[in-house]
Amino acid sequence: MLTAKQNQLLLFIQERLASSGVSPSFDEMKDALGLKSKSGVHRLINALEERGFIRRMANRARAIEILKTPDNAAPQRGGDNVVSAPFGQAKTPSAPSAAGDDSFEIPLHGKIAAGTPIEALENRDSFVSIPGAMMGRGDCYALEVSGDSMVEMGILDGDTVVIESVNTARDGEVVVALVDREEATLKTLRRNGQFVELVPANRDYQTQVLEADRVQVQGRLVGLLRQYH
Amino acid sequence: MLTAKQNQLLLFIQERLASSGVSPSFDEMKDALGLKSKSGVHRLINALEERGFIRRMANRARAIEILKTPDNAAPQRGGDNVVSAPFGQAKTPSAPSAAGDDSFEIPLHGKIAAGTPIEALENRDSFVSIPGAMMGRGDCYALEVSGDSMVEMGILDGDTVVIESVNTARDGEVVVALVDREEATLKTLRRNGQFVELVPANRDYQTQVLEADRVQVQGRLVGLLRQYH
DNA sequence: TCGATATGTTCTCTTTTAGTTCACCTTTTG
DNA sequence: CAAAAGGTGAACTAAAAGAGAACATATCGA
Repeated sequence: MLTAKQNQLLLFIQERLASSGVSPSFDEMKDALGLKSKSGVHRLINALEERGFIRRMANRARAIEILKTPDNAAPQRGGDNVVSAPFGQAKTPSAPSAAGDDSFEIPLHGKIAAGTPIEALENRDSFVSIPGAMMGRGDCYALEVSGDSMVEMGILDGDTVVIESVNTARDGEVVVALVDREEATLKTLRRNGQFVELVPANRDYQTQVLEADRVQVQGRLVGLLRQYH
Repeated sequence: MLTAKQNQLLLFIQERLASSGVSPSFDEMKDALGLKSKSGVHRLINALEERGFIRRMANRARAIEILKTPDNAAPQRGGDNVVSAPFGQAKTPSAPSAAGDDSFEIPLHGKIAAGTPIEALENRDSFVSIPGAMMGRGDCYALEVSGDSMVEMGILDGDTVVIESVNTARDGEVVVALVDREEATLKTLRRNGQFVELVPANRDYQTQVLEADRVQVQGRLVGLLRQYH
């Protein structure tokens, strides 16, 4: 999954975060890897983010967070859990939360590429609460959108989408599609004879046309959350 | 995730909360960090809040709450030094810690035109629940978007937007603007000398340029919810 | 209710630190 | 060989940080 350099950088960041709680700057990473230019670091960081090993805030200094490490796919930390004590595993996914409240807690399963398909789903043990009205009929989970291939449908980079776990979808629905059992992507689904088209909502991207048996629907889009800063 | 200064301040707050149960004032934090001005503290606090390490109530003295720490030491939940919320609404401040829930109920105040301004706010006495992370610092309410003038920013007809009640906004923020005290509209705000520009995100609409005193900011956009059917 | 005090917020200005992008080159690998 | 990954350096943009002052807002007692 990772190249030697990417792994080396990831380990360095992890070590720095563990020892000081402060993530290293690009210059510090550059020195740690024995490089002479920051731009190489920049590329490695992008690669790590794309593969879901780290998360960062765009254009923010030292704002790197480690999500998982290559050996144990277990997250470093509890993600964005606000509370640690009563949180436990007791909560079943999509369970109604506080009494009288019309909201539900659903698990956040990681990132999904709206652009180039990158990675399959993974569990990060973090939860998001959503309005009850947004729940589909079945089991739901959330994904963070990465990439811009769905911008023309108003789905932006960084948005959180709510997905209902289903394995079939109607023509024209936006779905999480697993291609060749390894790459998950968010696209509009079109059926075309024995082929399936995964249609982006961005003129800069191409529609993928695939044999139906290479594509597996993992869920359909039922809601979207966005936060402005 | 944090810069050195941010981390230093967070540790100081944590230490004070643990030892005295009361969060330090801006002046005390200023002294603790060896600064000569409070404004720097203010910025650090904002950065910590943006990164989800603390939560606070606007304009309330010593109302800081630690949500997590960089090394993921046990959060200081519980001792709510924060008294009486100014929100008339059901903000269920106790629910989050008890149930691991992190959502709030906010009132839905009706529709807002993203296109041509149509109507001022009205009360429909209905509520929406939103994830806690989406709450601004202050009082929030929701509006249903009508029209398509903000589509290029991914705000579509029928979306629900979360608005933080404020009466000022920075240049470039998306705001609910009341024009001539009668027409509310959702637009990007630009200041231009004594004029205010209300900029749509749709090439088919025109920017409105108005004398500053004809425009009143009623809130700023902090979140967005969408439901797919 | 008025006003004093404590506290939080904003603004402008300046300096420093950090992140981004680009063009071009080299190395590794399938 | 060609593609992907890695490396360099420079120019550029943006964020972090510090200072100081004016202003806004709570809180509480007279």
